[in-house]
Amino acid sequence: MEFRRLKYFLAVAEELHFGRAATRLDMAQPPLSRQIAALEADLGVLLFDRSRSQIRLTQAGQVLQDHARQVLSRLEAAYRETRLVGTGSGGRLRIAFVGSASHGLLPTLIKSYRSYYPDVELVLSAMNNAELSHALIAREIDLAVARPELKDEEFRRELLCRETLILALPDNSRLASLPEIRFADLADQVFVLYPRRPRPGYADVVLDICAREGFSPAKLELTQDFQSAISLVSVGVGLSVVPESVSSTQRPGVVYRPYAGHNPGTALTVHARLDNRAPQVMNFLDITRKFARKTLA
Amino acid sequence: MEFRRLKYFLAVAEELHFGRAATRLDMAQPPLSRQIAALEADLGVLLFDRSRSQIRLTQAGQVLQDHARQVLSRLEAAYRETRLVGTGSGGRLRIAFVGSASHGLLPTLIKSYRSYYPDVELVLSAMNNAELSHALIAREIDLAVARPELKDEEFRRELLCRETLILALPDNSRLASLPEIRFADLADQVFVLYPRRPRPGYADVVLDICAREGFSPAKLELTQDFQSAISLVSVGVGLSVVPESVSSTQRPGVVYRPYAGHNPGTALTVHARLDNRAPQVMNFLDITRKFARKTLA
DNA sequence: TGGTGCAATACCCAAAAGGTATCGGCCAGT
DNA sequence: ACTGGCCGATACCTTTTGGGTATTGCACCA
Repeated sequence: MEFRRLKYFLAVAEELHFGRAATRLDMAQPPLSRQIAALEADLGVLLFDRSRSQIRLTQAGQVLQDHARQVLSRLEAAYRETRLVGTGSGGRLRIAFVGSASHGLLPTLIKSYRSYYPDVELVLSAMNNAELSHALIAREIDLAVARPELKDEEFRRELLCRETLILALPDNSRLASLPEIRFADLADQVFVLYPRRPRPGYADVVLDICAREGFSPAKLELTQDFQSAISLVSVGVGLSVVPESVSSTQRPGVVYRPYAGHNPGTALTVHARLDNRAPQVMNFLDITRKFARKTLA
Repeated sequence: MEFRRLKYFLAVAEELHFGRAATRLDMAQPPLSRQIAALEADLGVLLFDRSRSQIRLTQAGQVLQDHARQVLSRLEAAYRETRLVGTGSGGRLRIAFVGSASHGLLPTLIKSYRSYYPDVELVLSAMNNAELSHALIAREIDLAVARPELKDEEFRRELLCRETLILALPDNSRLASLPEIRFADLADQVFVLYPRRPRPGYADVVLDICAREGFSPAKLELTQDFQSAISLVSVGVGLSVVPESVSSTQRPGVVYRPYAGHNPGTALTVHARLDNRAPQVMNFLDITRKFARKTLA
């Protein structure tokens, strides 16, 4: 049961000459002879017919030659693929992100990662912050792109981008035609907020702006996620406060407007488990870091 | 490229515990840890995630586990099959025989061999003595069953059986109805002999009997092999002198009769190259020896 | 019958693998 | 927070295995 012996055996089987095989294996002839003898002893089988000046393979030797070639090439493949996955050039990376990240820098970041590591299988899914946290802890995902950042101390994090908040308004809203919108004037508006759960969450960031601007919204409409909120805005239910980047994607019935007043902004942060040092994860975080530097500069 | 390490790796991958894996491998834990570390160093890849109390496989580790299982089972199969072929329980045995052997003891001998070694593939073919000799020397066959024995000193031989000669007559022959046939009375008969080439051969054995009985056949008909000779007999061309065993198979138009007079008999002998010590060959010769003892006794 | 080519053997040294003792880090239980 | 226990890693030594050089032994050839 030794691999080296198979390699030696194949060399002798191909050369049909111990001396030449030893040269090819870059070793002396006697140890080669001994290894072959040991292999034969292990098997209890003669592999070479040494009766004549010309060595020849026995039937058993031919059988072993066929198998040994397969075994060694399989082994080679095993090592190659393991290295690929182990260095992060292959394998799988499971990334989940908040819905509001699907329009801004994240797609570009992911494209950038793919250009460096085209053979890594990406598994993408959208979740809210609470689900992201759960999934990350349960190791159901490798990376979580959250807004705002997740609080857990067991996570490694990398800031992707900061952006200001803007208003998403129904296009028939009176506000849409004003030259400037002051947040403090929105007290009588219907605020479409998300997520409904868990609280505190992004919805509370918006409520905090209201409080700072001196009011509490007349009416709240809570949805589970960003996509639903925008849908409600588009049908005229009310306005929403969203990250600036989402305005890059136009949607019928919705217009985006900056506002005057307190603007805490919002940040997209990439998270991974501290104990997950998988090269795919580390590579993605490295690229995120470079990407963020370039973008913030 | 070390095989033991794969086995160790699989044990740890399955137990996810170095201590238990070491116990299962019947060794101490430290060398096991070191072998795994060496494997990881060889690959330049982490295979286990040791960050928590519970060890887990990395992605690369899972890939290697899958491959390692395959490699090891392939290796196992390689060893198993090589042993099978190497001990003569498997593989192939190429036997050629003279046509006149296809009716007597040879089929029984072959059946006997098959009952001991059912997994050996038998490749059977019929040849005359000269072809047998050639094929054996050229290693195109492993065993030659010849009549009479081949002269080459490079052959190992095993006597299968001796038998007396009898006459094969056309069934409408006048001779067929006689109570006794004396060979010396056959001088005016047409003798159907074989093989045409090479000479001297079996045909000369028969001519020698004629000479000893004091005549030279009035007419000779030479054919290439036993089968053709019997065919000519069956259509009334003449008589032939054949081994007794062929009479066990009846053929329309042919009757067999013993004769009085010189009867040198004939022997069936199994031959192999002296340098062919393949277990399949040795086993067949062993069985032939036992078989011959039993039959001659 | 000596010469040559090649695998096998003898003998020695270096490298690798295994064993025992021990360290160090991480939980768990008080 | 401290401590004991579990478990993998490290240190250090011993044994085993593999490789190298020199030489033998066996065919084949002239």
